[in-house]
Amino acid sequence: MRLRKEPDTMQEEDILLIARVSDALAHPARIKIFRFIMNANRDRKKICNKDVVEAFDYSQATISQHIKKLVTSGLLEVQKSDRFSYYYANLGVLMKYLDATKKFPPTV
Amino acid sequence: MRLRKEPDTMQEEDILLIARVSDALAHPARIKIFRFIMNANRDRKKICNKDVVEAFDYSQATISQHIKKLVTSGLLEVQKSDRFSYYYANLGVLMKYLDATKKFPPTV
DNA sequence: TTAATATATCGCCTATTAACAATACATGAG
DNA sequence: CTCATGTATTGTTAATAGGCGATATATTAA
Repeated sequence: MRLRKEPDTMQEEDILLIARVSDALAHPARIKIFRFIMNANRDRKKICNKDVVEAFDYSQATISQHIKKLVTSGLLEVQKSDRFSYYYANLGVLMKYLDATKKFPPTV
Repeated sequence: MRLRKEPDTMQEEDILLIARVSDALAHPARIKIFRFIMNANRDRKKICNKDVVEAFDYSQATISQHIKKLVTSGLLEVQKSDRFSYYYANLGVLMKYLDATKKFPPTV
């Protein structure tokens, strides 16, 4: 495998980010919910809680809890409008997470 | 940000891998322990439980538990020899995890 | 054989997770 | 205003996480 040639630059900040986002992604349902919302955003579709409940086989309460965890991690954002909560994937947080994990492979 | 141009190829297998490894990386101590062992491997140093205990401010029992979780996820492997348990980072699992997470960004 | 060392596991505690039904809380519709 | 609807929260239960001291187990050293 290829190893990084740059110096080891993973900082405490990176470690905390990885831990926080990993905690949010540690359940298959949350990975799927996050991707469902992210892909809907790409198609310019607004996604509310009800849409997610209908797309997955979990109760409304459970979906709300999973989404809450995704919001806490920063991966999702909420915008309340009308009587709905619309969710949006925060691609910046996703990218920071992916960049941080790139620093895992050991330097040579 | 740049988006992937390839079709969406994240499969159930990828999702389960990400969930499993993310669960292992969901605690800062485990990220640090994993990196400690991975970097020692790079320097051809053998790392046993005691080495990890001395490097971090946790009890031997707690370190053993964290390492157990890393082993369960596949990120670490154990080789028992003498009266020691030597740990090795499984870079293949790490790479598979990093490859799977690359499939997160939505296709365009 | 006995003592020392290394590691895993047990027991205990507290906190959190995960799931759900039920309820509370908004806010828009009639 | 009242009702219906969407969403968040509460309460419950079972399971898991996270920490540690103590113990069990295994193996090496003396």
